[in-house]
Amino acid sequence: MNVDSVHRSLRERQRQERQELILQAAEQLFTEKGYYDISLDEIAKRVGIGTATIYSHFSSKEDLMVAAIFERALQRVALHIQELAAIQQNAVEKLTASFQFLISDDFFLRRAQLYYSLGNSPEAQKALNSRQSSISENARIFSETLAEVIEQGKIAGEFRQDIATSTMLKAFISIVRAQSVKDRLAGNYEDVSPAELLQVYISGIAVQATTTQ
Amino acid sequence: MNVDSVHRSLRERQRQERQELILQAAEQLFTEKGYYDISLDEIAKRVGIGTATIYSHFSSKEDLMVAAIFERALQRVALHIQELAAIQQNAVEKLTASFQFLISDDFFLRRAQLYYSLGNSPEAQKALNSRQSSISENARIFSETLAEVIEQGKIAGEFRQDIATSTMLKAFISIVRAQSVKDRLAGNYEDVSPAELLQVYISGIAVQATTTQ
Amino acid sequence: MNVDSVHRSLRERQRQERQELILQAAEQLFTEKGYYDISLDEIAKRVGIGTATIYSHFSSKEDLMVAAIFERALQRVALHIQELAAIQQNAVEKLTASFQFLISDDFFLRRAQLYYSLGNSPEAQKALNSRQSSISENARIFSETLAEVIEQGKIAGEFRQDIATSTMLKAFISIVRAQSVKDRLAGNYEDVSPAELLQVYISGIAVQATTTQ
Amino acid sequence: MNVDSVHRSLRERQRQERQELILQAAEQLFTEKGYYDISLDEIAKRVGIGTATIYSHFSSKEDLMVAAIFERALQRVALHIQELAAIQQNAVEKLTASFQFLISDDFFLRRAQLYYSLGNSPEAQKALNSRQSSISENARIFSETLAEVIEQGKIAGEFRQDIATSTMLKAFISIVRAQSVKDRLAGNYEDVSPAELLQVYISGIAVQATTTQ
DNA sequence: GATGAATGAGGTTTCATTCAT
DNA sequence: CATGAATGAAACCTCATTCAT
Repeated sequence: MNVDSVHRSLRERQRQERQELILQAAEQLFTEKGYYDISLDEIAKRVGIGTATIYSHFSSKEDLMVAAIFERALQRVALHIQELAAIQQNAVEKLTASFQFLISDDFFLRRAQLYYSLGNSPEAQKALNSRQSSISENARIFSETLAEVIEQGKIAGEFRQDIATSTMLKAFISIVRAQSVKDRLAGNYEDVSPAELLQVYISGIAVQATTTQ
Repeated sequence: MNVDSVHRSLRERQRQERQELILQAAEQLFTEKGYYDISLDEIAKRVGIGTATIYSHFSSKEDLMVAAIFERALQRVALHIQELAAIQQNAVEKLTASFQFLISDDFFLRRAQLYYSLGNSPEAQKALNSRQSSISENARIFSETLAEVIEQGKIAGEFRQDIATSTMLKAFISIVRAQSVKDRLAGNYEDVSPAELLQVYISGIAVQATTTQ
Repeated sequence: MNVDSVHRSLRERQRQERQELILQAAEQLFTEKGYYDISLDEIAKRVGIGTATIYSHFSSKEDLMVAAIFERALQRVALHIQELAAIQQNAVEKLTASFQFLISDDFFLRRAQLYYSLGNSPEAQKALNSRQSSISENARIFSETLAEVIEQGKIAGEFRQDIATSTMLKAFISIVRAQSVKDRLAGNYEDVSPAELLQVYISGIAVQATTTQ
Repeated sequence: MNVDSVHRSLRERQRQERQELILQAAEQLFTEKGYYDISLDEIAKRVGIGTATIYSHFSSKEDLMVAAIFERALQRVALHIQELAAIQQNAVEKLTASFQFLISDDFFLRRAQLYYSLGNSPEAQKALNSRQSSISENARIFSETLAEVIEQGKIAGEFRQDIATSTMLKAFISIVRAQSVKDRLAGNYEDVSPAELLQVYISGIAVQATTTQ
């Protein structure tokens, strides 16, 4: 390794660190105030860099948003779900642990709201697509990991076989969201026990034990 | 009815009609492109009026948004749910009919996304509050009607009694949303049968029949 | 007097009364908040009439302003100064009484500020000119009355003769203004006794008595 | 001095120069047409810059106004008055020189009018306060310097001791204004000799010599 | 004649993005 | 390479004035 490459790697590392700082600031400010209420100037000031510098790391505000909010968080979530699926014993326990993790992770807690604030404008779509490779890859890992858990549950006789795995997966994601995102519609019925909510789901997909009630 | 009141009602009616046009245009454009990507100029041009005219009907862009997107749609939803609850026979049928209606109504289909695009800015909150009376009233009707249906189901022995009504309600809303709002997370498992999704829910809350599998 | 003319005079009186209400509202609101911070809608609402009605009484906002603020108040001031000049005995007493009146009258107290807020725009000049006949007439009465008082004082030996009457008049007006209009420049020296201020002026124009100090 | 600081000072200087151009244009246009009749677009066009650039120098139109009209001019006035008070011999000469300067300086000649056009709106007050430190400081210097001159005049036996200094100061400022600001009220008596006007003031505050007339 | 509603014209302000340094 | 400053473009909003009723 010659002097040049040392310099380059030094620079490169500094650059990485700076990018990390930008992402963290963006993550916090976007989720705090919303995408449209935070300007790049504010983010740059928070990091302590010049506004133009952001553009040497991200191609646009939307790109930064997608990178900061989705790319990283989704990667974190996908990896953790994989770990949980490996550690836990049976399918119910795996889903339970996943549920517990997801409702406490701020990917669902705060980012879902921002996703919609991006809107359906062509620009937003373009920004999403440019980062798509990473995002869709992790989304794939996330959903496939859970789908596999469900499939295993079916094979093990834990879950019903007359309901499609995709349906069970979708229902699972939906209750995670229900628990994470506040919903004015629910009104006075807003506060629910996460455990109970999960129980509704598990009961809904579980093989019905012989019971009398 | 004297001349004055005729005049007044004529004017009043024209004004109402124009307001209706504004609301329709706003509804369409906001849901098409998103709140922040549509300017009042575009809405006015679509209606064929001056931009300033919008301000004689709505106090701000946010007020228009809330009125156009939430006030009307939520009222429509609340009323229809009430009707369905009155017509159908038992609780399962009532929830089934409600589910069918809700996943086909564009309140869930498109408006939920716009809600989040409003963000948490103080202005958005103020706009929501100024129309709050109508919105919260209809949200109350919506959630209470469904809660009553669930309660009746419990009494009739259709639903389990060891799960709180609020939990069941929240789970119900969540599957409606799951069916209505596209979710990139679900990835390849996106397409599900609404009936199956509902079945998961119903199974999850239903009293378990004595079965052997 | 036939029916028609009775009707006409009735209408005419109502019209006059309404105009009076407009002027009073404008007077109050303009002096309270300033010319540019009060809209015609606000004035109309205060009076309880339609906005367009104002235009059947005044040709423009500026015309209303000039009429409401200057025409009426200046007439009042001019008349009162004439009365005081007729009642009081000698020149010093006449100026003293005039001073007392002027510093308590809100023409100087509040309107002087509004005059400048009209600016030097061509429109403002035009508005002033259209009412000019009344305004300049009363300004003439005002200044000439005071000038005559000063002249009489000179003849009576009360005032110095080596100072031009116009100079004395201007100085008089200036101390009235000094007493009426708050001046940030004077800073901590703002609060002064009106009597003392007048005394400076009177001493400045009076024939110097033989004194030893 | 390294490269960085050279760069910074270069940029800094260019920025200063541009700000100076903005201030000059604002100063001229505001005094020409009035605060409300000049838009920032006009000022920017006059300078040859984009309208938004003004906002990188001043936080609002009102801030620019206060800075352009009051901050600079008042500083100039305060400093000059201090110099005159130091140079001239006795109190009468000091006041005379100050008077001569003030009636020729356009602070009184044109800016006093603009002050009132700002009105009493909360925004105007806020703008004034944000620059207050400089403005009130210079106003303090201005008034205290003149007050000291008067006090010295009293001690030296030039001025009467039975009139408060604050009264004398206020009267002084008032005749400066009288000479500087055109007043429609004075009508045909408008043109006066500055020297005579000053003489009225000086006579009014001077110790009366033993005279017979 | 009075009016409420409509609006053209224009204002201030913001901000993502670019560019000279 | 990083940057602070500049800015084009556009947004929201206001209001004096007009006009159909």
